[in-house]
This record gives sequence, structure tokens and C-alpha cells, in this order.
Amino acid sequence: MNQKKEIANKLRTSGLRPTKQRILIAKNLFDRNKTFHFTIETLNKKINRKGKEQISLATIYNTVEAFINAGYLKEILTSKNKSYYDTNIRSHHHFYDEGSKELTDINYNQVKLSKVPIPPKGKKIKNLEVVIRIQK
Amino acid sequence: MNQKKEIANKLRTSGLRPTKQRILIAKNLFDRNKTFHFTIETLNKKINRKGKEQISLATIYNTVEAFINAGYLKEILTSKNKSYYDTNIRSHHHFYDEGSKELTDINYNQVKLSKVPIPPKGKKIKNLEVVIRIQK
DNA sequence: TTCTAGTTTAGAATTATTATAAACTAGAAA
DNA sequence: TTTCTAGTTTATAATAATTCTAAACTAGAA
Ligand SMILES: [Mn+2]
Ligand SMILES: [Mn+2]
Ligand SMILES: [Zn+2]
Ligand SMILES: [Zn+2]
Repeated sequence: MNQKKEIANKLRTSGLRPTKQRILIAKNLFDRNKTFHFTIETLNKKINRKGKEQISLATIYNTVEAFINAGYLKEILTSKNKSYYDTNIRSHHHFYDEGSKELTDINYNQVKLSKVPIPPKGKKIKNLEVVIRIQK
Repeated sequence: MNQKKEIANKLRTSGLRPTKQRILIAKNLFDRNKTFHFTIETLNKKINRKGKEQISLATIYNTVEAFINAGYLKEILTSKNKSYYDTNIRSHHHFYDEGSKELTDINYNQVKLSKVPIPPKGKKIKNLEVVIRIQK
């Protein structure tokens, strides 16, 4: 139960009140050894399976947004229908499987961009992470 | 008016009946000297401004889908909210301006990927086009 | 313990897209 | 040329993801 306190402190440092909903969601997201890629739908299912305490869908949305603003999560733009999120906030690349619709991490140094165009004047590159679409 | 016949023939070779709606949309999309990047919303506005003959939104959607299947258009996955389409069907890269929400072509040889990871076994790379997000 | 700003929630609203089914039409066949 | 029908268009409904609203709740400062 020290973990709960750790999470609570982390949230407080970001100006987020450590509510029981946020702590439960944070546990689900960050208490794991490898990267977790998810959509609101998959996170909601994981949190709200019967037997466990329920959290409203609106709170799932609100909390994911709050965690993104706090820098705990990153959004991965890969699909036109659905938002994907990533607990790995470092800069890195992805495989996106068009069949299973799942993301897999690619280490940043596994992709080498030896030539990158200069952006139009007045604009700068915000993000250069590659999504490689794969299929069977 | 020979143009109309050319478009009609092109459509027929793809098994698409050259209706007046499809011909008008094709004219708007392909009768231009540079790449056109658009969303359903922008195409719909361009087609259906007052004074011109109207085409229903459903037909805009249907026609864009038909043109993609025929290989006349390509879909660019860049935003989570909205589909983007491209009259440039060759393999190439893009800048996506997060401010104006507009795509710009990058020639294929302006980006050099000197290292690309091997996809998971049983999977192959479907597409490796880079979207570089830019902003002010 | 009290108080209030921040948070959660159910449900409504919005946006992009897809489905439905009736009316219309291109063009093959008569 | 006329007839016929599969393909197409259209208004509208339905769906899916997300955002908004406003009332009830609560963390934690005072
Ligand atoms: Mn959508
Ligand atoms: Mn959306
Ligand atoms: Zn990742
Ligand atoms: Zn393009």
C-alpha cells in the first residue's frame, strides 16, 4: 500500500488530486514492466470488468487526457477511427499491425533517418516518429 | 468537352459508370497540375458551393471510396478525427502542419531511411511512408 | 469540522462516417 | 428507339468515438 502513496505523490506533483479513480487507473497503466499500448476501449474494459469497482467512461477519458497533459502518457496517431495511447513516453517508433490493430515498440535507434527534409520556413518539426504499417 | 469523354472512359475501365456526379468530382480532383490533399469536408465544400449543381454528401463519400478502390486516390492516415485523401498515388512522404491541418508532399527521395527494423515473423511491411508533424 | 474548488458521473450533444431503402439512370438488350 | 435492370444517388437514420453539461460528490486547506 506504499505504492498507492507513491502514485498519490506523483499525481500531486502534477497538480492532480489523487482520487481513487486516478490511482486505480494509474496502477493499471504504470504498474507493469513493459510498455502498454491501449485505446480508451481497451483501458475501459480492463478497468471495468465485473467484480471490480467501476469507473465511468467519462472519467476514463478525463483521466487519460489529464495524464497526457501531465506527461505520463503519449498519444500515438495511427488510426483514423480511434486514439491510441502509450505508457512509453520516450521518443520511439512503432509497428502497427493492420490485422490485429496493435502497436509494438521499435527502439529509437532501430530506425535511422539519414536524410530528412527541411520544414517550410517558419515551421519546425514537432515530431518525427515513424509508424510502420505491417500485415500478414 | 473531350475531357468529359476521357474521364468517362477512365471510369469505365475501372468498372465505374460515368455518372454526372462522378465526372464532376473527377474533374475537381484530377484536372489540376499539382497534388491535391483534401478531406471529405473540403471536397464537399468545393463541389457544393452555391451556383453549382449539388451533389449529396453520401455520394461524395461513396465516390471517394470508389476512387480509392480504383486506385485513383490514396488515403493518408495522419489525424485521428478525419480522413485525408491524396490525388498523388505514388509512394511519397508528407509534412502535416498541426496548425493549419494541411498536408504537403515530400518527394520519396527527400527522406532516406538507412535503417529499418525487420517486421515480426509472418508479417510484412505494407507501407513505409513518413508523416512529419510540423508547427510554428 | 467546515468549506469549496476540483472531480466524477450519467446522460445529452457533437462529429465523422456508414447503413438503409426508395427513387433514379446508364447502357445492354430487345 | 424503347425497355429493362443492375448500378447509382439521395435523404435520412444509425453508429461510433469523443466531448460537453450540469448536478452530485470529495480531497484537503483552513
Ligand atoms: Mn470516426
Ligand atoms: Mn472522432
Ligand atoms: Zn510505444
Ligand atoms: Zn501527398
